[in-house]
Formats: sequence, structure tokens, C-alpha cells
Amino acid sequence: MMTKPLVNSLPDCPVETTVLLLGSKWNILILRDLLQGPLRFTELQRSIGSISQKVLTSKLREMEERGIIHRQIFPEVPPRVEYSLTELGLTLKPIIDSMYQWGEWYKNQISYSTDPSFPR
Amino acid sequence: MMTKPLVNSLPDCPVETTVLLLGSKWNILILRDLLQGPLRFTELQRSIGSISQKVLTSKLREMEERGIIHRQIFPEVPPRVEYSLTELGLTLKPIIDSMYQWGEWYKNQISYSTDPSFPR
DNA sequence: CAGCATCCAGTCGGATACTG
DNA sequence: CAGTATCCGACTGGATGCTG
Repeated sequence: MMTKPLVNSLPDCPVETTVLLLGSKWNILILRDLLQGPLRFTELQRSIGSISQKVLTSKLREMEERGIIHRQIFPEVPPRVEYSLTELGLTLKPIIDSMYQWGEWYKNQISYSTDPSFPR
Repeated sequence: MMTKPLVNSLPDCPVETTVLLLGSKWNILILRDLLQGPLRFTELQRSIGSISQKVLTSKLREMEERGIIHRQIFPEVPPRVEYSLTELGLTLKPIIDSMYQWGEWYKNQISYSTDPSFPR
């Protein structure tokens, strides 16, 4: 299951390690979408919403190298490629979940506090 | 407690909202360190380890604007400034915790799998 | 469809010098 | 100590055109 590590020597701090492996905001959004199940390239691009083809490709390659996602090629015409999470990728679910929960809570706070009928 | 929102309209997706508010890797490391208690500017810079003064300043201002951290100035000579988490900042703890746990687990996996005596 | 190659603007972030 | 100001190189990421 485990492929090559991110760098030769990981940071001492576990949080820093995680941040390093997660990478950018794009990687997190890809992760979020693939947690719902496998997706094709174009589907992923659409579900993320605003990512360019070039960036999506490079982030997918990066995550594949790190053993987070799996790339399945179906030799058809037209070509079909499906991306899915590896076992390792799935282990990141709790992090995405905690982000989801916080984001939901935060958005509620915001909408309450900007609601004119918000109690004082 | 709640200050001005990050943007006028937050993304629909809670995960994306969280990612946006967290910002960069630097913000996360600042958060990690301030979860241990208030720190002065130089202490923070040292505990993060490799951040330049310019970046640290800008990230602190950004997080202050978003209501995540509090900046306390003590009118002394030499000047003293302490940074701490706000109530809102503290609510992010579960996210950092989940990152910590995952990172720790991951580092263990790596070290086992590269250990020559790793059982087959 | 799922890319790769190229160009190019904008941002990030380090280094350095200076200040209340 | 805790910054601000400036310069500048490196990286990020969008747009466009082409391909198996």
C-alpha cells in the first residue's frame, strides 16, 4: 500500500507532515470529491468548479505519486480514465470530515450574525 | 466574537469554506503553535522554524482580520506583543488535532515500512 | 476524452535595510 | 523587540493550441 514517501525526511511535527502531504487547496478539494466515489477527469474538473486542466492534471499526478489516489485507464475509444482514492487516501477522510463540520458551523455562525433578526 | 467574514459570499461547500479561511500552510502552523498558548512575535517565528519575518507578519495580520487570533500590545520598552487565539480560533482545534493524529500515524507507517526488520 | 506543451501574468516569499 | 519598506527571484496557475 505505502508508496514512496513525500520527502526523504519528514518534518518532526505530525501537523507539518500532514500539511506537506496534503499540499495545496486543490488537493484537498480533489480529495473531498473523490471521497464520494471514483470520478473521470472531466467530472472532477466540473465538480471542483474552477480548476484549469493543467493544474488538475499536475495535482492528480502529484497525489498519485504520493499514493493517495489511483489512476485507472480503460482502453476504450474515446479514452476513459477514472480516479479513485487508495487505501492511504481513504485514511485522510477524518481530516476532510473535520473541515466539513467546521465549515458548516462557521457558515451558520456567519449567517446568524448577519441576520437582522439576530438576537442581542 | 465574530468579525468580518472572509469574503462577501462564502463557497457553498463547507470544506472549501474551511480551506479558504485556513489559508496557507503558514496559517496552519501558526495555529498549531498558538494552540499551546500565547506567544510573542519572535517566539512564534522560532517555533515555526523557517518563516521569514515578512511572511509571518502578513499571515498574522490576515488571521487577525479573520478573527482567528488576537494581538495584544504591551506598552513597554522594549515593546512586547503577544499573539493568542480568539474563541473562533480555538474552534479550529479539532481540525489541527485530526491533522496531528493522521501525521503521527503516517510517520509510523513510513518508518515501519522502511525498517529492514519490517515483518513480511 | 484526457491529456501535453508553451507562454505569460500574478502572487508568494526570502533577503536586506531601516525605525519607533 | 516588533515591526515597515523595497527589491527581486521562484513558483502558481490561467489561457491557448495541439494530439492519440
